[in-house]
Amino acid sequence: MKNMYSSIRGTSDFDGSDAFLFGKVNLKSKFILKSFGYEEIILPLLEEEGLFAKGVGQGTDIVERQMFKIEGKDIVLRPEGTAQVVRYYLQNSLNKKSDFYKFFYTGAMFRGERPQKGRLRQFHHIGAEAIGSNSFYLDAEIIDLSLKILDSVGLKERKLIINSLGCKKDKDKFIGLLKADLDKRKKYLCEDCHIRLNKNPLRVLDCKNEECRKQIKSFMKIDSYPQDYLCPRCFDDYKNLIGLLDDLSIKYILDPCLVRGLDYYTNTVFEITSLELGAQNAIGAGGRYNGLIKSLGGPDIPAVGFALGVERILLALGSTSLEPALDIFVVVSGRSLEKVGFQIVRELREAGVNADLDFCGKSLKGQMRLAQKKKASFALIIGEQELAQGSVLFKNMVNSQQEKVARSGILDYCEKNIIFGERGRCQC
RNA sequence: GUGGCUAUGGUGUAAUGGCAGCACGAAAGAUUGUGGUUCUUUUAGUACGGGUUCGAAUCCCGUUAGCCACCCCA
Repeated sequence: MKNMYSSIRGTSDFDGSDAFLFGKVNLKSKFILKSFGYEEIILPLLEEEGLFAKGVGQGTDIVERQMFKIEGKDIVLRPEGTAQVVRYYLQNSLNKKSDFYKFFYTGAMFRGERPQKGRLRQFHHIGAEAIGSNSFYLDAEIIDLSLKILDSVGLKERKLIINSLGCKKDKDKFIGLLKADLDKRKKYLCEDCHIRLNKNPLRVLDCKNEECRKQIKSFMKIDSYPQDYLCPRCFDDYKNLIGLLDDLSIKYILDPCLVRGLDYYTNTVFEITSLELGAQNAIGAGGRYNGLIKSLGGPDIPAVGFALGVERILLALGSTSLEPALDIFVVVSGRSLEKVGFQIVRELREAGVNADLDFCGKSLKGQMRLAQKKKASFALIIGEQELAQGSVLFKNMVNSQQEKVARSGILDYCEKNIIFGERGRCQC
């Protein structure tokens, strides 16, 4: 492996069934997002650095050390989509055109983390944002939507975890109480939590250290609703949302210790995890960010959204999906027939048949092997004698039956014998 | 970003510091016009750069990459 180029650390190539699955997940997601009334937007990979510093939060790891910055300019590769969508929304003064919008986006995000399974430096998000309503029905729609997408790609093994951080006031009040309380118990907390306590106190809540957990439990007092810390209105919204999820038979786990790392989250937060994934087990997450638009210089408009990690979905699914197979592999019995073979393949493709042929000058036997390897339903064999009589041979690769068909009747034969739409074609 | 583990043909794996082997895959053939089974042949490797040693896949150092945990997050 000398003098070879290799991929950049933390980036991955998708091929074979992974590439197929990657495309399938994206296509199915788009279909469902559109059916929920979300409009696709395609945004650039490059943004101003300040957008994320302001939007995601100065103290977050993402902003502090994970952004890929273009040397000498205030430009970064986007680390996440929400702040970007809000930038797009404000830049185009959409708040003046309509009071409510629903968007979705798909594409690569970049964070300079140390790679491990399920954690890449270039990874792909499927995200949705609904801007302009504080209705708990919208929270429910967002949750329902993210679960529907996972259903559609066949991901059944998952957990939905929910919490509410409350409005900005509630959140600040809660952080104040938490900080005051934990400062007193500081000596029992781990080293990391000492740092968290100053930088991002909410993070202490999801520390995995056993002693820290004990301290937090004694502070929280309650297990289900964080009612002690939410104002009546936020608590009402939270209760209503949960009631609605019950009505919709959506299963969830309430976890008062669920916090999201990005500064902009308020009120409802949720996370979808998979048991298959190890430490990086969140395949999707989201929540409300009622303060973000204002903090980015816009009016005070509420919003809610989520993002799914495509690579993590693929990991959770395993690579069991079937790749599309070929309808017909064209085989020629001699080099002199290559041109006829090439022309027939072209005719087949124009008629919508998935067809291919050998380009390496293989023997008849070699071509037949290739037909099998490509999982062709039929081999269309072009022989000297048959062609002289104006016909070709169709060999069914499953039952080995062979039929002579007139050269002019090839497309008719396909029409009768190939099951269109069953496989080999996009099912979306 | 921190700590730990790992790195042998395309893939999966062997080799007390002493000839790098096996399986699968791939290519060609056994059958002068036909795939799957079988058989034959061919194919290709010690991640990279140093060091110790008569001799290194094996020991040491560095680099790179992957994995695990932390951290963080989707």
